[in-house]
Amino acid sequence: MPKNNEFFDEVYQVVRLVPKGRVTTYGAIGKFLGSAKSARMVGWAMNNSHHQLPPLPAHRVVNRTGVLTGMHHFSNNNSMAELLKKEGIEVIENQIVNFKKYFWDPSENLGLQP
DNA sequence: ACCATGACGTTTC
DNA sequence: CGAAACGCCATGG
Repeated sequence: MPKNNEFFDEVYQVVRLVPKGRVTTYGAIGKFLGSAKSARMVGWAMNNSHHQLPPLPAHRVVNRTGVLTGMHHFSNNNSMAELLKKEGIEVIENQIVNFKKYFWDPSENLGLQP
């Protein structure tokens, strides 16, 4: 059983703060938490996110290339891409189009929030 | 205690 | 420019 460190909670918080129609990356979250080198831990935390209530919008979290690498961890593989499309994000073959445009950086938004 | 794996990212060849 | 290797940290066998 994984330890419930605040690291996990922070990850979940950031993911929940991602606005609709936006996406963030594991690296960005890790960097925001101060563990930029440990992007893997963010992904690992997300794997544990299945325990969290309510279910996290994990479909808004992708890798730095904008590929829906985590879709295999969803109940239904299509749900992740479908949810993103539903929010106005164009997704083709698990690849977000104009990913940079939809990218939402917590450090820029939470840190410089007016 | 060691090796292998992972929803990643950066650097090197 | 594309592929491979390395680094990071934690978990499981």
